[in-house]
Amino acid sequence: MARNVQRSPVMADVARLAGVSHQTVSRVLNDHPNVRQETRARVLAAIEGLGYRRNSTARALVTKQSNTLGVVAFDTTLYGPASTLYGIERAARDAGYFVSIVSLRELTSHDLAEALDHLGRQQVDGLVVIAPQSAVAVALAEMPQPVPVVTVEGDADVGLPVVNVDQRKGGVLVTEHLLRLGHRTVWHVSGPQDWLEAQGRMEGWRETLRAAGAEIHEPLSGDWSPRSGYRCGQILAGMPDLTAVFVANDQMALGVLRALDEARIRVPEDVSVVGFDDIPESEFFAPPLTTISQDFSEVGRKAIALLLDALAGEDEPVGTLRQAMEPSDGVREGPSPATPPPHVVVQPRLVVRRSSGRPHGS
Amino acid sequence: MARNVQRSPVMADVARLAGVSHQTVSRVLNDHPNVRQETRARVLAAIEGLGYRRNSTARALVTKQSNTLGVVAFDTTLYGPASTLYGIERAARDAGYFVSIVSLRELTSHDLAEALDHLGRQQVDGLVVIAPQSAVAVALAEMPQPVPVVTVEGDADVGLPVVNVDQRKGGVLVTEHLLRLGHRTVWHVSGPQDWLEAQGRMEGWRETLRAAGAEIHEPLSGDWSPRSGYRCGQILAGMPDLTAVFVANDQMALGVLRALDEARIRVPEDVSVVGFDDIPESEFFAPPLTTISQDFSEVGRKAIALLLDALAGEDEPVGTLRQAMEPSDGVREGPSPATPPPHVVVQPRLVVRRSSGRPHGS
DNA sequence: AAAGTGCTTGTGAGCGCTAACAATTGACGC
DNA sequence: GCGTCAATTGTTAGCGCTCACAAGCACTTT
Repeated sequence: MARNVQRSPVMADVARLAGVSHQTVSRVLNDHPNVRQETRARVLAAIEGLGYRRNSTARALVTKQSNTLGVVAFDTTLYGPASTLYGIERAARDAGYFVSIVSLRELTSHDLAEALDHLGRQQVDGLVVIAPQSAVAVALAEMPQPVPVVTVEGDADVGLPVVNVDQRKGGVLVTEHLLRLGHRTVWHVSGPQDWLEAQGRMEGWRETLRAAGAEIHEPLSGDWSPRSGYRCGQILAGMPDLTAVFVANDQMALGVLRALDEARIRVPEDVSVVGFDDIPESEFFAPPLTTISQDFSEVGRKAIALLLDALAGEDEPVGTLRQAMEPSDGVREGPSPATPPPHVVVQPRLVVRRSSGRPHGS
Repeated sequence: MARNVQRSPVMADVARLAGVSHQTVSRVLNDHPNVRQETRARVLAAIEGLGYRRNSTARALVTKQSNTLGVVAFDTTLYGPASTLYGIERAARDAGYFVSIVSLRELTSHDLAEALDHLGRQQVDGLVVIAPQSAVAVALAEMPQPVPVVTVEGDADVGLPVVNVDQRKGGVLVTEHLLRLGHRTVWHVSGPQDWLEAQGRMEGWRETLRAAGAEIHEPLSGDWSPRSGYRCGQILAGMPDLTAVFVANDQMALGVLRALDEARIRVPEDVSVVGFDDIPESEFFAPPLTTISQDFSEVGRKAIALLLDALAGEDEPVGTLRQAMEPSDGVREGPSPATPPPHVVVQPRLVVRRSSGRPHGS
């Protein structure tokens, strides 16, 4: 009587229509080898006919794999994280995974724990954490990880797999570029000191100056925002020997440009300014900004590649490699401790535009 | 013998420890009223003790609710969509939902169908689609929707619930602002014509000019990028009677500013420029940009609120309201056709900065 | 005293799928 | 003819949870 309610077909419906058992349907769906060609065709026809789609929940229940990857991101309204997220999402989807995302506005250990808990409830198969602050990377390393984790822009020393752009190298490229133009030294507006990216960029800058025997001025520090760059720019505008500034990101560089402009300091005639990130806007700043381009999408793709590797390696050893090769020690998870966690580095690239030039009289 | 394998506790384990049946554990977890206080406490203690966490997959299998909302977004590297996404994600998580995301680089009907298919496999409970192009909104309306859908920046006329910013109003605010400053007319650099946002902004502009009896110049059209704005700016720089431009987004406005600067046209002394979006950078453009601020996060929150409403309304009528109130017609889903789909509008706000001013001689 | 009431708890079935095992078939060799 | 083998298919038992229902109990009501 109440049978006319439209409910989506299940495996048994397909099986009935194809004249086989539900298990055979399952075999066809999972590409099992031992199914006769003709049977397979009949099953596929039935699937097509009914518009059947496998219930992934039921499948997840028995296989204990959700086919979902979790992503913990931080301030996805910024260009860099947003681009990375896009790369991650794309790569994961291409690999047949769903992507569940948690974005944090604040990057505290508490919020991170909450985010991991949230994703844990969903039984994600693996996790990508964008962990640009050293404290976060450490906190993450200390949390129990029931699933493989890959960090992005994280700390390579905490023992988790990591994919990042060589920030230090970026700082080197910028500083060498400016020194080569003839500047005696280069000032620096850094990002927040607890950010690994800020640290790396500053290191590259400092070491290049040191290697060149150039004077090293105390860096100014901003919070990545144009406003903080503006404030630093106002300070820099008062420095008599200022000829070149390396600003740790493009947004702050915009603020610096604005402050210099207000102080009637011309760029690049009086002062050269170089940024970092190559956001789409920077080519149209006044003047167009010399900066460092990072392939964020590539970072996202690499992160997923690493995670998929870890996922594949996780299944395999059980009962085969592991038991055969480690006869006594059954406690330790993952590859042997002799193998360090993978660390993938993406190279940055200097993009020279009009904001950098030779200093006066050279 | 092989019982020492560490597996996470299940409901039965909790039940055993608490000395109750698994069903009572379930009741405690689901806040069922009829559980004795003392029993509840014992169960909670057992849960705590074992570190038990409910298996959401098993729960989803029987309740047929995945507790996951799907989001289809477009170009999340842009500030607007990224902010909206953040608002959506936050609101959904606060409501206890997981968020599964698919971001499209291209906004074709095919990619959209693929995205919906992807999310459908995951059995999402509801869907938020950021559908800024008219064609997409139409395509979406024509696709079968097994779950409630809310569109963001979509077409209110296609019959789906929609949340958007009053773009037309934004165009009106800008144009009125410029006319009030004394400009005889306002030029327009619009976004891509198939974008609803571009259409709305242009409409507001055109109608305000018409109402004021001002001359209406053929608008130029860009693709939202700074580069396209730059090209339009070069054309505008050649217009003899140019005193004011309304550019449909801040990124293009940046390009326009650059082109005008190169043509030695001063802003705002010679020409006023107004943008749209209020991206964080715009306050530090040269000069700081007058623009329209949109509360993207609010849009995201409203979208989720609408979706949750729809979700709540979906369960309820079964067997109660529906059957009681519609005795004969059991085919049509949702509320009666007399109720139009909800349409939530968020108001934009004019932010006056230095790029707009009085024209020469007024 | 029998029946009814409301609260609390337990029992059994089953969501849709996969994994392990069992059963069937035909081919082959002796 | 019979055993052996591989290929193919079916049968059964869960995965961990919720739902419907029943059962037990202390009180009331007639």
